[in-house]
Amino acid sequence: MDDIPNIARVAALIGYPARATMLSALMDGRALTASELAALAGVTKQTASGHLAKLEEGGLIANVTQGRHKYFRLNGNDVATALEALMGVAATRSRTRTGPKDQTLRKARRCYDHLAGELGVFMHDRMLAKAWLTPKGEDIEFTVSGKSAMIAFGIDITSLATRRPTLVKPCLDWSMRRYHLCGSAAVGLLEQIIANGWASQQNDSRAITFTPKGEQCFREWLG
Amino acid sequence: MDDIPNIARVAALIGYPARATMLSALMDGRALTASELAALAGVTKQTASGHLAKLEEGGLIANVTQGRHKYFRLNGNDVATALEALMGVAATRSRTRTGPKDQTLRKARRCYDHLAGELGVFMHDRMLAKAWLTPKGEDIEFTVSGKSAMIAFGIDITSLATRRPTLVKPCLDWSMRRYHLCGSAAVGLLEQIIANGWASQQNDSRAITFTPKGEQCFREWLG
DNA sequence: TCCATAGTTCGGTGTGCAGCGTACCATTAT
DNA sequence: ATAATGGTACGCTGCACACCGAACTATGGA
Repeated sequence: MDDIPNIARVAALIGYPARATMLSALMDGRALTASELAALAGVTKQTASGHLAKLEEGGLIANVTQGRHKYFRLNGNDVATALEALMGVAATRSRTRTGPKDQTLRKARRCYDHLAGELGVFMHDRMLAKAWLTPKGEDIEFTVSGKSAMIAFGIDITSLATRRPTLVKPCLDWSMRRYHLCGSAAVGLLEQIIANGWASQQNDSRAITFTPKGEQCFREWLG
Repeated sequence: MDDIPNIARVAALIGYPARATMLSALMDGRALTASELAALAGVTKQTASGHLAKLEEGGLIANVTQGRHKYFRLNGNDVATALEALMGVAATRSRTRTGPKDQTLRKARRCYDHLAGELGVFMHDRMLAKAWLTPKGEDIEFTVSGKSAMIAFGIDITSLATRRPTLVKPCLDWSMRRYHLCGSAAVGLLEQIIANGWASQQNDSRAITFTPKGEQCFREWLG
């Protein structure tokens, strides 16, 4: 039963408004500085410093020090997955109706480093339907035509494959209850979507906002 | 940003040893009484009563009152999913090496109400390989031969389909990092496995222990 | 009817910990 | 040099809440 205290420890780290806010902010995949996180969470720098130290000791976040700045990021996709799972539970349990802000998050958002939400699920489904991806056991993998499509889209899939363990993998979406894509190729896809000017990300949110024209291009590309 | 307090609230409910122990105990899918949960968590009945009321108010558990007994169960598969995700994070972050108890859990255990662990993943993979299941978009579904196999195995798949929303669905396994099966058919499968005498469940653990012969039959059935 | 058991309510105690003020180091700018 | 900014260490205060003891209600059995 030694695993019980561990899960309690992890949950307790998340189970506090200030820390939960920080972690949620980091869900957008960017690395933020201690001061930024402090401002977001609405606490002083000292308090934030303490929280961040605890989160890091617990292995939930990691930091990169650059000069006098200390950038924090989520420590692994499994942390993001756990946070999304908790969001799913919280969302269905809360009586607060979905606001407008919630709507944009449902449509498209970052899940750590890849695209999630309605459009993320859409991309997943279409890439399977177009036979760019094919199921392989419990995972998925690129087909030959899928690899060509990635390269045509500007994603150097061969070099990506060597950099990170998983190229592409399904990831459960809390708002849709269906799968979207994660993995290094999914990271590249989101980067390219933004590079194309199809979408952009606000500074203070995980929401990915597609321009009308951008969404049209996106859907046509997958059409 | 109204979703932040919610996730913190849910996590805080889990983030306490007594409550985490109770929730973990309920992961085996059985409904337990307040006194049993109190004993498992190592607190008095009064304390447990308070915890259980909080968990219920938070929507994580639900109860069925039968006479003077009050049986508690997890309130939905998404709660189990979130708990598993937290276990995954906790497991990889903790320095404690996998003990013998851990080994049996890795081999086979209940995840809420269905089979998880090595053998659960094995069943998922084999049923796909045998073409009893086939991927359907992001989900999976039974093939004709799969349905026959289920009926032959003693699972009334047609009546199950009407009782619960999802018949069969992939569910991520924290120890294996791969998918096993959940859904009403998966519940039936585990029940039948136990009814066949292939495996049994200890009273105080989520572990499912297969008899040597039972495991052999299980593997042959899927062979 | 009386007793045993399951569970809850209430009041009180203790403690863990978030949050801040102050003071302090480290890095960059002037 | 001095100043400005990012981040940390320490001590303190206050509050939330876990936990228990005792008393209470409700169900079931003898």
